[in-house]
Amino acid sequence: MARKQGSHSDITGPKVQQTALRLIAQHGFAAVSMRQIAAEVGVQAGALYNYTSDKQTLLFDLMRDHMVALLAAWEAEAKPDDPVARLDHFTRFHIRFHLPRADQVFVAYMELRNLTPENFAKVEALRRQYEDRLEDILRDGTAAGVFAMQDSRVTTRALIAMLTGLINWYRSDGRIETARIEAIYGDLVRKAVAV
Amino acid sequence: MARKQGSHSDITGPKVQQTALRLIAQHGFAAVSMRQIAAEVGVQAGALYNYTSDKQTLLFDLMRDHMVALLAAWEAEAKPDDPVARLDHFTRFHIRFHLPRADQVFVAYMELRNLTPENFAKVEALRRQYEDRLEDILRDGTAAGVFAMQDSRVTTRALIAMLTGLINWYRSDGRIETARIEAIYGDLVRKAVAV
DNA sequence: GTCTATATACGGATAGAC
DNA sequence: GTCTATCCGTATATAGAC
Repeated sequence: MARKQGSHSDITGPKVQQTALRLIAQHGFAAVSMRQIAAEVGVQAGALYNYTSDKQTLLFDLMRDHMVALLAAWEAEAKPDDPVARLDHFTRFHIRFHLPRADQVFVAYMELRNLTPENFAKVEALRRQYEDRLEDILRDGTAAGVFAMQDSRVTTRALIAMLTGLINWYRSDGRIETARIEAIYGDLVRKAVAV
Repeated sequence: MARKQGSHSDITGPKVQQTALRLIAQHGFAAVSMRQIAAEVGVQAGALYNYTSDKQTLLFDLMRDHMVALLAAWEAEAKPDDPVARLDHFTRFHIRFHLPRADQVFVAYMELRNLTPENFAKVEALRRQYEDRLEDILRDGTAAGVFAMQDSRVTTRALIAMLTGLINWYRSDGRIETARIEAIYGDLVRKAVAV
């Protein structure tokens, strides 16, 4: 690709996404202006519209990209055969993926209200796909007689809420190491659905 | 109190709170304008300032009132002596209090970013007080040898996140009754910290 | 691709009449 | 206590020059 004078699309593009993500996570979608994003990127507000058709699309792209990356990362994992080992693997994968991405998770959960109905449906479908991965594990383990629970769907949502809640308080500079967090939550999850 | 002409403070006051709560839960604090609140209350925007000094205070009052009501409701509960029974009682109380107050919970969790640092600290202190109620139960049960967990603080936050996550998906017109939800979550919590 | 300038609308908050 | 009117600032998005 030939480059035009003053062109920085390969730098500015990702920078717009990163900056928007950080600011929206910090202040909320409605509270962040395109001018504010542009200022932190280092361009004028009008220039942002070379990278997104409007503010709504910018938000949607952030949320969809996060969910797609999550699903892709899960697909790439090598999964154990044993249901108990698979559940522990899911727990640790979930924590390992989400903890370093607090901003993405924050936005993906908190800004659902600010999506158009069409965009909301798309993000929800992706989230549902991810939930199904855990529910499959729970159902397989129940069928195998190593898990016991009253309702696999409700349990799935309960466990994911517990795991994802981590990003609301965990700070990597805190008193607890990631490995210890994985162990604690691994225990809670395993015991909660044990026979 | 004598009433002035055109005075409706005893009606308008609560209505402002209710309307603001609903709109903020639905669209987010920054996305809701004082004009919009006023329109749904049925007054002009200027009249709102008879009930709140500014928009920030309106938000803070909603969040503080919710947390104070939660703590007061918990204090008023009759608590069992046995740690296992106390934990189950806490689980059911938490669900019973939070489920009918989805808007309050939503706002109290999602709009922390939009509080001034001073107001944030006050709300966080109240939340911490509530968490301590559960942690006390967990520690007592551990001391009594009926619970086992790696870290009572982390476990407290994990369990509260799991329980509160309910309001993100539970709809009272759905397929599951509240009593059943209480039973499902009661099982998960009890087993998660069992010896 | 980025800039400046602008169209058009809406924001929080206040003043003063009733 | 509520209204009308307004101050003053900022919002998204676009047009056209470079």
